[in-house]
Amino acid sequence: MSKCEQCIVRQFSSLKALNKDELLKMANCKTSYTIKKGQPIFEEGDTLNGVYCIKDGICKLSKLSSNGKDQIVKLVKSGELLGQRSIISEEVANLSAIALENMEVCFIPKSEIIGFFNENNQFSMNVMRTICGDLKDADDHVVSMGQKTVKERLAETLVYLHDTFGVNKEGSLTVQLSREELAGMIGTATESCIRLLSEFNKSNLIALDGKKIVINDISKLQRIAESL
Amino acid sequence: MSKCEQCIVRQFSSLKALNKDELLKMANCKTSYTIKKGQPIFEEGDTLNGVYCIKDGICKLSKLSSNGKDQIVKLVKSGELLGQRSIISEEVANLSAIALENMEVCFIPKSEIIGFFNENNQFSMNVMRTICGDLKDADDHVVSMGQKTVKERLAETLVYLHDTFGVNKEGSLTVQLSREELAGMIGTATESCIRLLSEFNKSNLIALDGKKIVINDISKLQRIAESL
DNA sequence: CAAAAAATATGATATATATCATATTTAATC
DNA sequence: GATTAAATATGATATATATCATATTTTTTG
Repeated sequence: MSKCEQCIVRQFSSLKALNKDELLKMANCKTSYTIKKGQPIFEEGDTLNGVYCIKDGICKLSKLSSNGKDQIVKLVKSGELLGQRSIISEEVANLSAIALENMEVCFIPKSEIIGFFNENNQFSMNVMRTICGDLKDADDHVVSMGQKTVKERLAETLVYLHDTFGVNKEGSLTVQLSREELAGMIGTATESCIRLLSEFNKSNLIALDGKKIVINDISKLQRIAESL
Repeated sequence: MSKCEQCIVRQFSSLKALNKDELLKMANCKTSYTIKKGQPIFEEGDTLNGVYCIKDGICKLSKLSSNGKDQIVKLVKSGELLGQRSIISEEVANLSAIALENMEVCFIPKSEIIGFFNENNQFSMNVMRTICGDLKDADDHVVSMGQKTVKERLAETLVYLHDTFGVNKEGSLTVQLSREELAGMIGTATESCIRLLSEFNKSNLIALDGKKIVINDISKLQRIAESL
């Protein structure tokens, strides 16, 4: 069992508020998992008995709409916690968490989290602030969805992927999504997403190489996203 | 100055966790306002120095999109608190709060709220749960916006208005929105909203009388909203 | 109350987007 | 490595939705 004390990603999450004792307690009750690309960490409707701390990898949070399509609500990367909302609200998961790459996650039981909550004010404030940040993002997301065109939303999403997850050596976006998944983030048909990518490609805003996307002109994409 | 102790709406908000002493303290430092229909309680970008407790009336939380149109993110009714997120995140308001009818609100200074937060665990848990509920709603809202058609979203919104705010004696929806505002909730053009309302009217799902909307067949509207 | 302004309504049309079809490329499987 | 399946790409077309124009109704204001 690895020590939470030495885990780097802890510093990026609400867990950074925990003291040595608490970290030791947590290390003793946590379970580590590896999750393969495409596999769920949990699915909407599941009862969560704790939270998941993402040690490595990226996953999507999505929800199946009544039209049978998946809307991706958020992408989550290492350092973040999953399932806090369900634990606090005492409700089943509202979203599914599916790995976009091979992942390493730690499961921390509910009882432990609740304990930290009651005893460590800094920790609960951190969780609170994270959820408040998520709420702001979600509200902004609603505004984009309601007011922007598909093209604008694609531009916005590409900028977001670039700024949040960065690029690898060759300069292409680190997060590799299928066209269907990208369409699921934007809220459009897969074909429409592909078409607009081609259009951006032809006008040299981006370069496409299979699943790899290179952002060539981020400021212009940003302007498209802002309806300018 | 009226006593918070006797205020009925308190029971519906996170403030229900406050004890007699805390209620007295709050009553001493709160300020009561009346806000006329159409007036803002606060606007996006404003620095909030406290939270607002809605004593009476309904307001919309909206955000101006880069296309110049307002997207309504949420409607808020009496008993709810406004501005909690900004206080916790220590950020300016992300949304504008505009009165949809004449309102009575109480302003509770930040310092007071922070105090309750640190001293009353039940209160902070209540706030946390409210924000978690808002986050769930916002996520679901994103899914609707991304996956449903305008017609489905209109049906969904009508059902929501009916179920959340009810109807008055004549049977029409309590919340009276302009067509432009309704369009701003749905994320569509005003004309499209009007056209679909007429269509629902012609097929007797609803009845229109000026700004008044009577829901005739809620179960059918529900089925439309669910893409069935 | 009359005049002006705003909101609602509806038609005509343009545009964005979805859907269906099919070809091509890429990845998965035996 | 050949075969099959899946993902990507693109064309043709249908449909939903936005936009522009204008009429009508309702509300506001002097």
